[in-house]
Formats: sequence, C-alpha cells, structure tokens
Amino acid sequence: MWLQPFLLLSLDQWQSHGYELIRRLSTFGFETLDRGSVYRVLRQLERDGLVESGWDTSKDGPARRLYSLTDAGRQYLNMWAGSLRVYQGMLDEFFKQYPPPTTRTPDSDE
Amino acid sequence: MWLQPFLLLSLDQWQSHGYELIRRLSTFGFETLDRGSVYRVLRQLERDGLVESGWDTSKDGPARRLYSLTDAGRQYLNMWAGSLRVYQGMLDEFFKQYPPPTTRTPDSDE
DNA sequence: AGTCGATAGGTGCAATATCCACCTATGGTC
DNA sequence: GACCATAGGTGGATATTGCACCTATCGACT
Repeated sequence: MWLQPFLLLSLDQWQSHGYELIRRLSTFGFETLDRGSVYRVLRQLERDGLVESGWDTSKDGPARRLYSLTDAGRQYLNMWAGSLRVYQGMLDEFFKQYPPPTTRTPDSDE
Repeated sequence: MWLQPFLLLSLDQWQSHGYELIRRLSTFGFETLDRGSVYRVLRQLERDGLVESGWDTSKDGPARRLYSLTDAGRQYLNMWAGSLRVYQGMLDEFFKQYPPPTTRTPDSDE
C-alpha cells in the first residue's frame, strides 16, 4: 500500500530497478519488506501506465529491469502526497491524544 | 489496520459503542469509512481479548454494545503507538524528499 | 569443474483486509 | 403508516499481504 508512493517518489528522483528500490525502501523505514510484493507492485504500476520499464544489460550480473516515472505517475505521486498529508494529520492527532495524561493512579511511579 | 489503534485510543479515553466510535473516527480524519468494517474490527478485538463489551439498554432507542479496553488492549495500544511512530518517521522522510527541489531545469518557470 | 553468495527478478497460494451493498430493529416525528 | 436517525450487524466479491519457493548471472574460492 505505502509501497506505491515511496516507489514513485524514489523513481521521481532516480530511475532505478527493483532490487535497488528494495534497498532504498528499507532506508525509508520499511522494516519487514516482502521483495515479492515490491516486484508485483512495480509491474502493476507499469500496467497502470505510471511507470515504464526496459531491460538494462549494460552491467555484469543478471539483467535489471529499469523503471522510470511517467507523467501520469508524477501526477499520481502528487495525489498520493495529498493522501499522505491526511495520514500525517491523523498521526499527529493520535499522538496529541496518545500518551494518556498518566491519569492512571495519581501516585503511581510509572 | 489503522482502525485498530484509533479505536483502542478512543476506548482508552472513554468507553463507547460502535456507532459513536464511528463518529469519533471521522473526527480523526477517516474520510471514507465503512461502518461495517468498524463493527467487525470491534468484534475481532473482543475475540482477541483486547476489549470487552456489554449491552447498554439504559437509554431510549436501539441497544448499544458498550466497549471498554482491557489491560491487554492497553498494552496492544502501546505496541501500536510504536508502529505509528515508525510510520510517522516514514512520512516525515517522505515529505523531506517530496516536493522535489524543483531541480527540473535550472531556468524553468515550472 | 563444483559450490557458494550476492545480485536480480520473479511465481503460487493461503490468509487477510477492504468495499459495497444490503438487512434488522427501536423510537420519534410528520 | 412512512420516514429518519440511531444502533448493530451480514454476504460476498475483490484486492492486498505474507511466506515460501524458483530461476538465472557472475565472481570468488576450493
């Protein structure tokens, strides 16, 4: 789910391939990340015309499928940014209310 | 998913019932919220021992199933808070990088 | 020549989650 | 009686997720 906006953002910065994007996502804080899902999301983004891909065989080792963002993808990223702002607001509101005022028992050591 | 922590937080503050919680969730920013899902999540939280419920027939109108948080639920809320902190960090990182520095072309009017 | 690990890109499938529509009931007002 | 707000759900199709597993390339080491 959150994979989409972070992938699109990454691709807006540098064109890249799946394996590298997976490493990049982990720097964003994706802790338990299923690689399979990443590859699938990328293919789905391509089916939706939000990214384009082509094989890169210029380097040694297995071929890489290089993805780049399309204009539609850039617009989609903008929409996602709006949604993420909403989520950010929700989280702010959560933490405004969360550490419950320690009203458990007045003299608890907690 | 996100319903869980917000429901648990709400119930940590005031015991409540589904219909009211739905109204409360919308104040948190849940825009398109499926009521059915809320009721289902509440029942699931109860199966997991995180909340308890009982019928409240003290008021006019249809009976309300009043939920309250259990100790396990409070702990679970704490775990959730940790996850949400992580998500918050991810969003911060996203928006640190998002409005791409307008580095398209140096002299573009964009 | 054989094996191993890092890189790279996937697939299969069961379990979950989400979405949309729909259903029941109570009590008040028109 | 009809309708609305309140209140609590269910059915079912579809989408997502998670976990395991598979293929291949290349370099290094044995």
